[in-house]
Amino acid sequence: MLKIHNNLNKQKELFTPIDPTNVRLYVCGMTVYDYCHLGHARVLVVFDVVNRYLRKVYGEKCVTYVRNITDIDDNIIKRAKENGESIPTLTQRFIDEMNVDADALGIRRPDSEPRATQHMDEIVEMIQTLVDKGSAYQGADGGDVYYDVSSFEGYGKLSGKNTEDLRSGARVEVVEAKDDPLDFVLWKMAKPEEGTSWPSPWGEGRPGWHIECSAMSTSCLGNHFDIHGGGLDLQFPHHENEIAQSEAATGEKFVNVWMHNGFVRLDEEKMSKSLGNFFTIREVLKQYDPEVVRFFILNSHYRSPLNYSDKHLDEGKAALTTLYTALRGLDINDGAEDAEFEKHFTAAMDDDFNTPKAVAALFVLACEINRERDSDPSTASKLASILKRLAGYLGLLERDPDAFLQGAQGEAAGAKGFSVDAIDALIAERLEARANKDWAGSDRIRDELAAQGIVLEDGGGGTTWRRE
RNA sequence: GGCGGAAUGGCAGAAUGGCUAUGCAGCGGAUUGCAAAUCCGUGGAUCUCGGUUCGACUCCGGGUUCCGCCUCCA
Repeated sequence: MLKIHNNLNKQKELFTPIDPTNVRLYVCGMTVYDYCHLGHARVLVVFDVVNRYLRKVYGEKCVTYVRNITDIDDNIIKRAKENGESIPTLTQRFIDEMNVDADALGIRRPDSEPRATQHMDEIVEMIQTLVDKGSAYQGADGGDVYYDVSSFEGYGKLSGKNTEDLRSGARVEVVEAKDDPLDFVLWKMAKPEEGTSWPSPWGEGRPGWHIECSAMSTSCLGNHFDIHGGGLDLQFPHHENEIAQSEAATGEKFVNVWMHNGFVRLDEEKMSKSLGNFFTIREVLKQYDPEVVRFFILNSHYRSPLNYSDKHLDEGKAALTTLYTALRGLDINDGAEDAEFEKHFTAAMDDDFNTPKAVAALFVLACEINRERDSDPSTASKLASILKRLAGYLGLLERDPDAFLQGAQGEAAGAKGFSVDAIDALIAERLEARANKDWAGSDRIRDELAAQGIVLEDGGGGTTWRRE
């Protein structure tokens, strides 16, 4: 029985889908004006695993995963101007780049990726509904349209804030046109220099930050759906405001379960755009195999902070090498099952997607495979098949073991080193030296390969190699 | 200032009112021509001070330190 930590009440609770034949998941995706960084990688990977595991539990076709793209906002307008690039050119460029990174990380494509600019009708319609219901108003100066926070009783329930505290906080921007400093903008009037706008009953303009997610999620998944996810930094104000907008507009409960993943940190500090202390995904992929990055992310619980360092990535690589080594040389057949091993894995995943514990179960399985591999190859093969299948729910071990072990580790490594043919030739040469008990000659070849990062392993079935 | 989260062995990271994961690194052994890989074994931890309890790392209270949100952010 799957339990999920619901951030709405800060408790782990049994997950009960509204409709088990169509479990609906919405995740706040990217605002596309720059390359994705490791924080984005974490959201992508974490919710990719949620998506995969929900499909294991409820059925491959019984889950709808929506991850939006925000392709109009202040940062996009600003960046387009700086680059001397049109907004659509900029956003399409970074959507393409995002997909390059996501594909590299083995992220399964969501069922739908709605874009704000393609849902303007729904956005305007929702704002109109809010105005009609008295939850929103046009500013005193006849300009921007605001959401009236005081009209929504539950405001602050997700982020644990109360409106009194928020008002007394010094950080709320005071804008004359607002009735209340807490009110936030739904529709911004067009400014000529911004060069883009859409028509609305209040005049040409563009949506505020939060309304696009309310409009897109409800139009894609219905007024009331199961899970809404995103990074912890979206909890307030973004998700709080989404709840206020959606529930006021529809009159229904918006979302049952809120999930937020923790931050990626650098030197114990949040990795963020404003601090400028971030690594882009592609920077990291120059040095590390994408699956290593994925392993690193999944080796800690999604709600914990995740400290980035080369050392941790190196350890991830070593760990993944152990798992792939267990799989190497064994036949994989799809139907294999073993209730005991599967139970350990699913018990971990059922407990709020405890991926570190699930990964630990994979290592126990790998150990068992290595133990059986010589004495009972068919059992070893069966267990290897199970290992591969279970790891697949985490998006791990999906490649051929040799492709991982012998492949270039990170893009930069690809250019250097011996070709496979050269390696095979040297191994054959060494084999002959060994047959003649020419240990010095044999070791010379091994050292030569080691200098190129090639490690030889003399197993019972011959000599194998891998890149370090 | 308000609100919230966290502190586990050398490092990373789970779990649990008593049986104390897992990975990397270390140590001993098996295996190997020697290695590597693998297997077997092994040392080592629960920030601090109180309390509850037969028993707490786990529950409660005080303290310390760190982090986050309250402003754009995944």
